Amino acid sequence: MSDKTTRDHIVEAADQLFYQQGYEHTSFSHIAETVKISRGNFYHHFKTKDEILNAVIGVRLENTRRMLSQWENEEKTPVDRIRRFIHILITNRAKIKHYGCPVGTLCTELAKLNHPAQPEARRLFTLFRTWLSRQFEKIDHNADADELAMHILARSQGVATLASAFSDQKFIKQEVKLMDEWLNAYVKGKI
Amino acid sequence: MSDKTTRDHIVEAADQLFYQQGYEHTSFSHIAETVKISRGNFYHHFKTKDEILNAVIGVRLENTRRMLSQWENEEKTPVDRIRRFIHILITNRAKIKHYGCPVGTLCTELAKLNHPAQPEARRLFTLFRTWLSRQFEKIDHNADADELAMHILARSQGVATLASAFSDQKFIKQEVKLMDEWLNAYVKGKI
DNA sequence: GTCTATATAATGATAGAC
DNA sequence: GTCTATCATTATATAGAC
Repeated sequence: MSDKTTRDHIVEAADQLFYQQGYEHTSFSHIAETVKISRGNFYHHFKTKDEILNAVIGVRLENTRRMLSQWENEEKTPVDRIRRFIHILITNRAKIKHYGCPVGTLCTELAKLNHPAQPEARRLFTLFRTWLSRQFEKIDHNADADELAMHILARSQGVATLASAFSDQKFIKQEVKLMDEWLNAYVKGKI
Repeated sequence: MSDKTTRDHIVEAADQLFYQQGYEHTSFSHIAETVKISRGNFYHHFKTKDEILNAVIGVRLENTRRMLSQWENEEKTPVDRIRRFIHILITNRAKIKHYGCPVGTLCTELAKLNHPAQPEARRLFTLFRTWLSRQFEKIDHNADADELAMHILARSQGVATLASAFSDQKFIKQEVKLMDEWLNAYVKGKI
């Protein structure tokens, strides 16, 4: 079953902790405690905290790519695929309520730290951006697909931020409905 | 001219640093260095870091109230007032590009720290929320004014997050235009 | 690969002189 | 009110035994 290496466990734990507590607030001790290894052993796998961050962003990129290609397979029309994106807000609403969006909050934190990993973290957004853009492109070749992708991406981010600030899951459903309606109205206008 | 106390200077410096570097990442030394006082003197004014945070949130609440009442005086119709809110994204675009929204990013960080000041910070959002809600109420007594207020608040937050992640000021203008159009379409539908 | 022990720097916080 | 000196704790990080 589990042929995961210690390194994998570290990255996995760091991934969760960075999301739930923030990157800076998460210490080596905290990660080591979660994985149940000593801090010394820790440094055998990662020399610096930044290295762990890079590894975490790496697996997040990988997981996101896998998820997007899965959506691409499971949903046959571009509209259904965009709707699938919108509805991750519902799927992940419990965690979003507590910790916001894992991508948005990481980028926000790294921006304030002026951290060198900013471009790598941004790529997480870019994955969604280009994927969404491709779907909008399929709906209408003449549309500004990137602008539409960024629009729906921004809407999602705003929902996550406020849902977290107000600890409000109902607000997520409310806004997802509006985004669905926006998408329907947009498509209808194209027919 | 400047009859500001040392305490005022500390709060002012902390306010800026918390915004630009984040709360946790900002140390006492850093604030003391900015104000040009010793760390020891520092503790004469504030016993703990949380006390400074509370003071910072306090002045932010005060400043926000003042700004909102100024908007109320300068703009005569509820639509103009809502538009005024939307356009702070343009006004503050340079800082937003670097550090995001001061309210949203603070609430996000405090949520991850599970910090006791969360409810106080949330009040910053509530000020905008109720103010916007009142404006929508004036446009249409039968509308769900709070839902509309939260919608436009979320849109703004999303724009700030992505503008920061992509270091993109043009995106702010792009989305502000869409929000203006949304507002116009909404009002037109009410006539 | 894993551990214990340790070095070093920074943090929040206090005591007491001026 | 302001300072210097200091403490306790925690952080990242290293060295070396097993």
